[in-house]
Amino acid sequence: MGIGAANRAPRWKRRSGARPGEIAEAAFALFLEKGFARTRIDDVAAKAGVSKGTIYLYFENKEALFNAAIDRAVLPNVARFEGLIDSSKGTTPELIERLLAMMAKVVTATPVGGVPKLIISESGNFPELVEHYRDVVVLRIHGLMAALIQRGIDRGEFRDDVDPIYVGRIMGAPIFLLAIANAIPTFRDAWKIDPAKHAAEAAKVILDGLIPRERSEVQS
Amino acid sequence: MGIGAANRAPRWKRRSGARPGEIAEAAFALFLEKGFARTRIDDVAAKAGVSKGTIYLYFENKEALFNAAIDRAVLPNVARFEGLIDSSKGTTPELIERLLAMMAKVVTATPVGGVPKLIISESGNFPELVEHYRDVVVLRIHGLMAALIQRGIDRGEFRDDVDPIYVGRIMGAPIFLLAIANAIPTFRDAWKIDPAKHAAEAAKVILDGLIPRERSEVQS
Amino acid sequence: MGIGAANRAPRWKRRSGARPGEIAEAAFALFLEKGFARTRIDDVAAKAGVSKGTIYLYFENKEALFNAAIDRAVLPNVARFEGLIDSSKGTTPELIERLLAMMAKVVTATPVGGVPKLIISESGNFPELVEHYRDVVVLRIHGLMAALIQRGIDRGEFRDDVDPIYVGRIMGAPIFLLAIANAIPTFRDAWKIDPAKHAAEAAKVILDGLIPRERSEVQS
Amino acid sequence: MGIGAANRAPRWKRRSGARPGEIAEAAFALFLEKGFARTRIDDVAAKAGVSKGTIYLYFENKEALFNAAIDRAVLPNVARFEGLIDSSKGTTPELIERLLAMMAKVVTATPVGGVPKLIISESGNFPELVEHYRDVVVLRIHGLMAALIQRGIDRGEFRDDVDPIYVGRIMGAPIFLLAIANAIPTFRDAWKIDPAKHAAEAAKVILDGLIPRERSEVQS
DNA sequence: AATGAATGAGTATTCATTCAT
DNA sequence: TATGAATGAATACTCATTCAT
Repeated sequence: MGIGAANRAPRWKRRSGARPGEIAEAAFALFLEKGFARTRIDDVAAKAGVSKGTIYLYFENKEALFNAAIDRAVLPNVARFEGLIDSSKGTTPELIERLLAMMAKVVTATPVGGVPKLIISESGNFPELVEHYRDVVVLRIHGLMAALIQRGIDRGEFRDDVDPIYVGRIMGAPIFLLAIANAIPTFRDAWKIDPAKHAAEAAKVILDGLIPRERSEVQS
Repeated sequence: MGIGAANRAPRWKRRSGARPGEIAEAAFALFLEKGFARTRIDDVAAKAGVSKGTIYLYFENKEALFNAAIDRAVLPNVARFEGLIDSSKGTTPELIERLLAMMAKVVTATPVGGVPKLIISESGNFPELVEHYRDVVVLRIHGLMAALIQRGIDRGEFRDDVDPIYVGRIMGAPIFLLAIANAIPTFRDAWKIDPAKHAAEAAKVILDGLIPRERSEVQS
Repeated sequence: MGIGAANRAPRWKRRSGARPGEIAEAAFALFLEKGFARTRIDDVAAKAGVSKGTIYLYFENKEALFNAAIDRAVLPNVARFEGLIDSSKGTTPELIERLLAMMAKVVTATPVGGVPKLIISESGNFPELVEHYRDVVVLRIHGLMAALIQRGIDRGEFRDDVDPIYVGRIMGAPIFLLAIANAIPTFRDAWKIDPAKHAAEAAKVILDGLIPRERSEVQS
Repeated sequence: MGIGAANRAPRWKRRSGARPGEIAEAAFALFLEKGFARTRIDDVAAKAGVSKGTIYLYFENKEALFNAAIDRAVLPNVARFEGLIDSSKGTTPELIERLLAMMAKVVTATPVGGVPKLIISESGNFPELVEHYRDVVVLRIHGLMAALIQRGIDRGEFRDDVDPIYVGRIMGAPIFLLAIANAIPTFRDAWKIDPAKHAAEAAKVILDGLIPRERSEVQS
């Protein structure tokens, strides 16, 4: 528009890369790192390699982008966990061991592990997001846990004097703790939790308890 | 954070008089309710019945107020937990049961239960606060847990093939989960967890495990 | 307005084809309804059934489109008013009555009645447009009015102690007021002016005045 | 906040001049000159000699400032017009002549003359403002006009076959036209209307009409 | 000719912090 | 001590315009 505009290089080029997926991916990384409020749309644009306006071409506003970014990262993982159970033929204790191990790995090795902390952080600002997350993620995972407990009870592998709902939640707690601790550098760096060991010890305790068995062969 | 941050004196040293206590108390309630960013100094001043300027008489800035408010609310409670163990003469399983029950009650019945969520929420903004909290609160609680496990091992009450550090953390996880869930209305209202039952089931699982005992008398 | 404005070609020279007409028509409706700033080029494109880019094929920019849209709607009407006089053979009072009635009808029954309000609204932003409108529309209409007054004076139908220019403007004022009021819903709906009655009363007052005639036959 | 802040002069000083009235006055001038959208809060602040934040101390938002600015300028004037009638003892034609002359002077010599144009300009954006203006200003003025006509009819000074409401509006139209023309430089500079003459000719036409009186003494 | 994805300048509003009183 | 009026930095969102296809 002003003087000198004529000899400026083309300001943009139709790039196949400017897709909502890439924007959501860039946004997800930034939201994880800085939270909602401190993530600037400009930064998302820069990281995604597009202009600010382009973001608004695909997402109605910052909040919509936030929701999309989380969904995109989380939803595929829940199905993985459910799949592990459905396809498995082992004993319930084996299933639980395997599930905890996998979850511990996912929440520490993939960005999705940062989601619980992110959701908690923003729960005050976005109650609807929390509801959504509760219904499509947490509820499914807890349902999965409870179903496993029930499976063990039904097959005579587990004691029958526990409440599967409560115990399912309790069984998931160590993974939740791991996810949170891993997402906060101050804790991650100080604790240096070994995810595999964490999962193994949790399975050990949950399945056999701390009080020693009379028969040595019961020990895992 | 910026230039000169390294040699800055601790920022949350409160000054003197009776006023700072009232201000910190008002601030704590608001920070719990709305988080750091959405709590306005004006609101704290109004709630504490002082003018905005007065707050700056006692606290260097909003962050110092935040730190002071949390310290004031949390520190007295940690000692209570430690006291439970020191003075007790019972078996370790009994101690654990009692500790979990008390913690479940505290995190659901007193405002301090909202602190973990608050710390997590603000962890990205205030790494120093998180360090402080980690060292004077979480570390002590996890130390307490680990010491209990070790006590059980030493007394022959617990199996000796577990890592007390890891298991201590795992044992605390259900309480942590309870505190977080209780602090987020979306979860609290949907789950309606009974704190006593939650603690009891957690103790049951942690001590005895899900796999049934051969001998019935081992059951708690 | 800026550098280089002086030697710029007229910006509202429309290019060619049938499309520009449809675009200008759609634009006119939207400009009337929402004003310049709140009319989005996207909306014009949608209403005209073309893409946004196409508009820029025919109009240099939004302002040129605005100018073209107004010209297209207004110019044909001025000629109609002038024609009324040229072809008429009646007495001057009759001509004035008829002209006012026709104008009142046009400004309330056709979209062009919204133009004066639109021009006034945007006068601060587009002084050049106002000049153009003043010269090709207002000046001609006021000239017409003044000519009518002069005709009446010359034919001995009107008193000769008035200034035709001033009185021409004054005679047009009620129509101007009617156009503005009609273009603003808040006034249109509250006043519900009957255009024919408005024109008739205006003619009555302007021709005979409020002070009663001694002789009844002088009354129109 | 950055380097160099320490040796900066005090950034502000409690000034008695920083009052809502002065802010509204500065805002009024700018709104008249540039309209609502193109008036920046920064400019208002600069013109009023305060900071941007101070404006929000006294006015909830830009729209509230707009309303306040207009009210402040307009309301006192309406009362003046009404006062002219109430206190007057002359004949109705004399009153009308005097009222038109005063109005013509006010709308051309004081900033309030710019308000009608401003209201029209923003009518699309602020229908509530228009309603307010219609009710507290226009309605009162038209009521005043209609009352005058009625007074003339009642006293036998005016013919009784006119509708005072319609004629009141028609009588106000030349003043309205004058206000608008005067507020738009393109018209003001081209027409150079003499307000006194405009008012006098309007009174002449409205009272006596264009058609000559039989009796010469009726002529003004 | 026609398209529509991409661009990026421009601005109201909030609220922590200061400091004259 | 205490006040509270004044400050000003920081950021989401819109939409006219461009230009590769």
